[in-house]
Amino acid sequence: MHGYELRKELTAKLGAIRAAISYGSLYPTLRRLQAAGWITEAAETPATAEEVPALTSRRGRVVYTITAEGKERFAQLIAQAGPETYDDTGFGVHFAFFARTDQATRLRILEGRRRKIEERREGLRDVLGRAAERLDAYTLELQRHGLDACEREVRWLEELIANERSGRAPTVPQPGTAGGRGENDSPPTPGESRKERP
Amino acid sequence: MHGYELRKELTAKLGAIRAAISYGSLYPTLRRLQAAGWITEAAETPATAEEVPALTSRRGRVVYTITAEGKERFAQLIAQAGPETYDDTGFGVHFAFFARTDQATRLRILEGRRRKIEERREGLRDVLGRAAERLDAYTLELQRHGLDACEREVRWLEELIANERSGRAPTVPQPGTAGGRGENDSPPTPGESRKERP
DNA sequence: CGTGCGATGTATCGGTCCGATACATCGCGG
DNA sequence: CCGCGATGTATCGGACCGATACATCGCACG
Repeated sequence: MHGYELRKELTAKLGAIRAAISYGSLYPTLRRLQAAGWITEAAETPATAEEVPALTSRRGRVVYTITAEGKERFAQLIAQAGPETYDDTGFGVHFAFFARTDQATRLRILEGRRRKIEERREGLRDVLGRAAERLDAYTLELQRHGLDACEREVRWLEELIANERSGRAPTVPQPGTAGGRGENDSPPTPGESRKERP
Repeated sequence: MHGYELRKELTAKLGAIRAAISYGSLYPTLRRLQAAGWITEAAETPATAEEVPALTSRRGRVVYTITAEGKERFAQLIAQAGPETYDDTGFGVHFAFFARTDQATRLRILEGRRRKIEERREGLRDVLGRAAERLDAYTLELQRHGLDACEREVRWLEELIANERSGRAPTVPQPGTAGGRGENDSPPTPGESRKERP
């Protein structure tokens, strides 16, 4: 893909956890990845030579393609777990690429995330219990809302963990939007990749 | 207060919305505030002169005090609303200081935030509706979880808005932790400030 | 009785990311 | 035919984080 397209795809995929990636972050990152040998850059070729003659002055789009080393590095990255994997953004990114990993990794990350959220929850309970009279009503309401979000996420994580343990892919627990959608992607075997526009 | 204390206070007050402020951010900011004339710095005086004789080698704590211009600037800042006031962090900070503002400002900010979250919600619904078959089950689950959080926050904001409109301070909607706490801070008149340790 | 560790405290540095901005082309509708 | 919104690449200044360095204090445990 080229940069603009990449940004759109990532925005759609990660829209639930963060705002759009800025160009000031995207382009330097692409150059870093290229320097490391994980992607290659190439100016877009005008189709099969003369197919679109009028567009010779076409602005140079740069098309990025992942390399074999890049795929390997990517597999390493999404399989690795650690403190930064469990914070909001790190977890969200890992989760968005869960379909590219194995079940053991998914369970490890889900449980690490749960522990992290439980810690945050305890911190908030502490504040609400011990420092309650020192804080004003609005601040307390904020903490209560945050605490509620923590409890909710723990429950969500536990459902996901149970689903993983039972070998099922994530089902639809909430009475959400669409009713159907019975089938979901089975996790592809690690080496495989989907067809992409080059 | 001095820096370390300030960080602890802010961590307790803002714990629900963000991690602790880093020193790499805190100290430069304090210097900026000082340069702008909004706070003053002063080396801690050893109590009433000779009271603690053995501690002459005491490491220099720096005590920061807000100035009159600083208080004025602070009042301006928390009363101002705009796009950056409605994103996650900006809204959280404003909300944590709601007790220092007037009701009109609170309503303006709550409604701006609601509009922002409603936009995010629509974006997520779009993705879940239109791009559903292009995304894998985990990504969809992530969006669904984000959508749920949006809907929840909108409901929370609407309760708060209704409470403001009816003139009441925020009550305790959820069957939360402590039962009591009937009284809460009435918003202080704008010029007033609480007693603080100098 | 000493000693080491965790809490208290101030401070800097490298690196990453964001927001704003600049610039150029393409397709479409008024 | 022309202007505007979408597409597209790119840079710059500034803010912030994470790690780190360094120093002191109180207390618990050997």
